[in-house]
Amino acid sequence: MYERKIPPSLNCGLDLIGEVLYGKWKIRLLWFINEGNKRPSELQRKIPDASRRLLNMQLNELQEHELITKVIYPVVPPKVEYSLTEFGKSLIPVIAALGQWGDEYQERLRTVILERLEQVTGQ
Amino acid sequence: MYERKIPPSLNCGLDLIGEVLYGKWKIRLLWFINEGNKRPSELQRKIPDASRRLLNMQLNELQEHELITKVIYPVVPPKVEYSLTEFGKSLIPVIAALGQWGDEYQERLRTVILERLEQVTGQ
DNA sequence: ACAATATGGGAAAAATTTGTCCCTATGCAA
DNA sequence: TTGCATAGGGACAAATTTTTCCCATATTGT
Repeated sequence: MYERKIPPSLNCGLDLIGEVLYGKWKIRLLWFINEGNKRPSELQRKIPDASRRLLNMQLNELQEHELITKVIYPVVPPKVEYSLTEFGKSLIPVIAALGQWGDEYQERLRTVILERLEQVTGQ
Repeated sequence: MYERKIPPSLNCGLDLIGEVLYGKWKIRLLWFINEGNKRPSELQRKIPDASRRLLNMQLNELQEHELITKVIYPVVPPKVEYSLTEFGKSLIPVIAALGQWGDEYQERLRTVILERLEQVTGQ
């Protein structure tokens, strides 16, 4: 695990939520777990763009931040299930608000994002 | 400006909002601009941890994503003002929801974040 | 025997983001 | 004339995040 050289700022609510939600796939992990996709392999199938390694790392962090719990069944081949904690569930409406805004403006968003990319890339 | 080698995924609303909000200070920039802090120097004073350079870069991106507009007054010394577009204003309630959750659970958040840090750092 | 399943972590490389340093411009104040 | 305020960008360095590759476990099916 990478050890930060620069400490995070934890002043306001935005800093704090940022600290637990920042990470390429964390929001989606919470979302899919909430939808009932509990096993690591299911989550990996849901998020094929993510590397397996990173999903594991972010699941560990979510767990350390007490947003999810992990149950390991002592069977072979191994079976693992993640679930939201109550704390994690309290985040779902917030994530829903993010997704809703993104859905509502998806056309416009796609346009401005792609336009900027073209500008930077040079078409 | 850095040119991505790996294209972003723009599948769902969460991808899309992530694309425009990701960046260390973007959310705070939107927030402070909404509160009436329009000039770059004001914003820099509000966010002293951020480097001047990065604030400029992120303001540029917010502008390219049409969340803010920039007015340059042709005076000396230069004067610049940023404002939220209507599109940008529509994001404010979403950001408020994030901040609200962070405020509501700030004690618990501070605890779990610091505990994890100690674990990683080794006290 | 060998491959497939399911889960997870170490090590190092690659990608990306953020910070630092320096340079530009102009008018005003000490 | 030197220094401050205001604003912004290039070049490069440092920090951080993410990916890739490989190894390990133990059972079931071929």
